[in-house]
Amino acid sequence: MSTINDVAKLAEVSIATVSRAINNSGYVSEEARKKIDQAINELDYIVNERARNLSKQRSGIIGVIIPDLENPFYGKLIKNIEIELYSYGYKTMVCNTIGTSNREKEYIDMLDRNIVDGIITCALVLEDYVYTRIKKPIVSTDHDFGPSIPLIHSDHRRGGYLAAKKMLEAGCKNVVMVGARWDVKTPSSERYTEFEKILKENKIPIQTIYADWNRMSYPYYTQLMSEYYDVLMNVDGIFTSDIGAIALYHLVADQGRQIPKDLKILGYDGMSITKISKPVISCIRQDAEELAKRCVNTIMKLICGDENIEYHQIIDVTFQQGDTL
Amino acid sequence: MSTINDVAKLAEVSIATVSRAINNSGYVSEEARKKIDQAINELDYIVNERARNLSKQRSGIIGVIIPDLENPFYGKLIKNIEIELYSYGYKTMVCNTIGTSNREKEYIDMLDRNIVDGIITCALVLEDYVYTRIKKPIVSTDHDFGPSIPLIHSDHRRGGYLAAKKMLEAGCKNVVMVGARWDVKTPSSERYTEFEKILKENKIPIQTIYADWNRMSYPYYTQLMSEYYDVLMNVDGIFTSDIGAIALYHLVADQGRQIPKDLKILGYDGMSITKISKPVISCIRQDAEELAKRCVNTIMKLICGDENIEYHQIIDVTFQQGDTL
DNA sequence: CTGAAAGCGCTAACAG
DNA sequence: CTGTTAGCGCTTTCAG
Repeated sequence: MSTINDVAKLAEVSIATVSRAINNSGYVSEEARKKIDQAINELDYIVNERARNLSKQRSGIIGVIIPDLENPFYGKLIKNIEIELYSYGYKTMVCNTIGTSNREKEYIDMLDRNIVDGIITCALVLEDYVYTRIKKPIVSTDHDFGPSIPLIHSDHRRGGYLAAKKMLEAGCKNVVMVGARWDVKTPSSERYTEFEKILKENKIPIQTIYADWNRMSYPYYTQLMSEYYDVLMNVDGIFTSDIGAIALYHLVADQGRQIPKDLKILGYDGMSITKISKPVISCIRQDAEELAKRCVNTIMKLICGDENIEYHQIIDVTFQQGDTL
Repeated sequence: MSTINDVAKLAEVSIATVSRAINNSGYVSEEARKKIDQAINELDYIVNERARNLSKQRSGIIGVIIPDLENPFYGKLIKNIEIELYSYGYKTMVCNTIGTSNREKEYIDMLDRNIVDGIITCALVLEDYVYTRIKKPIVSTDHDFGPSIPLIHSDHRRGGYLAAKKMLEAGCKNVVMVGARWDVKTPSSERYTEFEKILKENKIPIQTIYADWNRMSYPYYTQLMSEYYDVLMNVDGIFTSDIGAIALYHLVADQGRQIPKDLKILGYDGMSITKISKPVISCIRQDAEELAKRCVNTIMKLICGDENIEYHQIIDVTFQQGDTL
């Protein structure tokens, strides 16, 4: 592997000139440039980013921390984040926490260790101070770390509102919510508080079933739904996640209850499986593309020292009609 | 941010001693170690990986090139690759090619630019020589680059065999295969050639519908299936991907044809959506965990210069019973 | 327009 | 057991 030194020697100029030439910074005479180009070609020279990065004190990499890449919502989100970062010339490092705090911690530490230039986090088992003590670029989705860390999330409150309205319009009289614990208040949990509020205002009895916040697999939801089978059999409306909705459907479909006549099911997220699913799941849809764009745009501003940052960005959600409500 | 210099100064030793201490390499007296630990604590010193990596000529990062992270199969694969790499102390960089060759090319170039220490590739729009000219660690899944690049893939031939056997056992008399073009021979395409072979041996008429190899979204398959509606309505067995199977089911379900009585559907991959799906899709399942393990294990050997490498590894597939065959 | 030289922060002989 | 020193390969002043 040839270095900038070899190029300089062959082109009979100094390494400083070569550096200027390959970076298009500062003046380089036509003659010098020609000789350098030729030398580069001859030697198959490619710049060593490792050295460049040490010198420039950057890495060109952003870490994205998520709970579980196997969950299609995060797959979609990361895909879009990667596409956005790529357009800014940045690379994407993925960090699955799979629910364990030490993995999350170690990935956060990458900032201090100068492995990444910034972090977009979607996961959080950790205490806030682990994040807030770091003074490098962090953008958070769905967890409020206070005014120092930009927070970007879907308009979950409106999501809860839309969900409640749809249930009411559909004539539900007795509903249940199934989802991650929301005793800890996060933007994400507002979907439930708002949903509950609207229903209570309309005198509709409502029950809740809590799920572990970091478990979102289909088998888990199937098991959870089974445990509460009796409860679920006696209501006429259920508000849960996409995965929960599908799991639930399978559970009740064979019991002779008509969907949506006897029971309305409403999912949340709007992942593509809701459309693939038969029946198509009615749900509240988050805009993963827009979320990705905003996260990346914001972390880029943080890195560039751009002052013009919105520290709280809320992305619209929409109702997506399906066959279950 | 403090450096090794600051620590050395505060601990009143040389930077070499500090380096030895933090790396546990070479001898360091108890006394020195104590002073160093104290200095590290006092200064909140954290090693700068950027500098360390330049010095050690490594990056600790593996790039994983895939067509589309939104596809659940790749989501699952990458998740498992990340978990494996993490256990070796390596980080994972994701590279979505989304079917475009320049993105794939640029990510391959990361090897030459010393951004990553190795690449696991699942994508390939590019000519072979782009890969083969590189003499750094590359592991391929599903594309044979010749003897210099380890190839790891599912036993697709057996997958095709199992699929054919199941169709025959189920009494199919007229079948169609729907999948990525397999005129270019890859390990992955053997599922089709083997399937076809067995069926022909049994005098079963078989038709084929080609899909773009790098498009695997649900909408695409739905559209594709619609185009060939007439064909699909006149067969009694269909072998396709998981996504194709689900798309197909939706298309025919409303037409009064009984599944699996009138029509058997068999998917391929065995992603979790096949289980979530209603009906549960019968399919041939790839072992993503094992694939991930082998890929990572092999690239680690390549990096360490371990001679003991299997250059062609084939992972078992299994039939997964569902409701559609 | 160009080159010398001082870093970036760490590792690894090598001599003591 | 420890310190000196020479890199790793590139960027960036600062004189000229």
